[in-house]
Amino acid sequence: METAVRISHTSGLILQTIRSGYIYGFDIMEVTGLPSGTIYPALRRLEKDSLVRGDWEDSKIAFRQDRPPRRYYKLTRQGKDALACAVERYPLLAKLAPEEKATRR
Amino acid sequence: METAVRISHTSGLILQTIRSGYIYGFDIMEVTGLPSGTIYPALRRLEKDSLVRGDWEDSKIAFRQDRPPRRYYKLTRQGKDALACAVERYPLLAKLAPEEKATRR
DNA sequence: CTACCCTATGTAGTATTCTTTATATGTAGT
DNA sequence: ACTACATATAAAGAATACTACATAGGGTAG
Repeated sequence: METAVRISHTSGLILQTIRSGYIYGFDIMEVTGLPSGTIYPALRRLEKDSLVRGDWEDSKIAFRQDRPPRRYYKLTRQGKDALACAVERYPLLAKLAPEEKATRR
Repeated sequence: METAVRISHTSGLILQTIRSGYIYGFDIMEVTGLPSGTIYPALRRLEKDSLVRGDWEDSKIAFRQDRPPRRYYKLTRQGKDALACAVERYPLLAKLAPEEKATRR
């Protein structure tokens, strides 16, 4: 190891949450309790730094379910490295290896 | 319940760490992985807001153990209320609590 | 049809947190 | 003597997080 990007405790928490299957902003907000003013700017920074990749869902799917379209995120290779690094750095983050969200597929 | 003070996720983490028995700055740094530039200003704010109370240890004790004196913190009543409130607000916080530190007594 | 709630994302401005550096004191190595 | 490590705390400036508010479509209550 490792010259992976250094990230904050909160960013580590968000990456962990995404890895656990909570893959869009609103869902991450609910599961972490962090406010939208934390989550959305953080997601944009993570995407800018290539730690996550975001894609808009097909608006037709959202429309059929009577809700706004979501932006779905996934960890990149660099994101996984940065998370591994964060778990080493912040000992308490390891306790969150959670409760995978049931994937409906 | 209760109009306890609203605190940030990180402050909640620090309060929880103190409650678990890690009661001075350096110890909190080690168990959380958070840097000194986070911990010490946060402790001062928490003390200013009466969520924790800090007391310098007797410098003779520190001298005998060949180290600088520590400032020991404990939660106040308001601090306990604020923490209870934070645990409700941030669902993941409870999982981030460190193991209780063994008290040597 | 007006008001309000729910999902979902986003922004402005302020408060907090992070990086880096510094202080003081002691121990150990070269 | 100089360098490095370890325990503790702290400050300054840059980066990040939080509060409060905004936007927008759809549903529901009156």
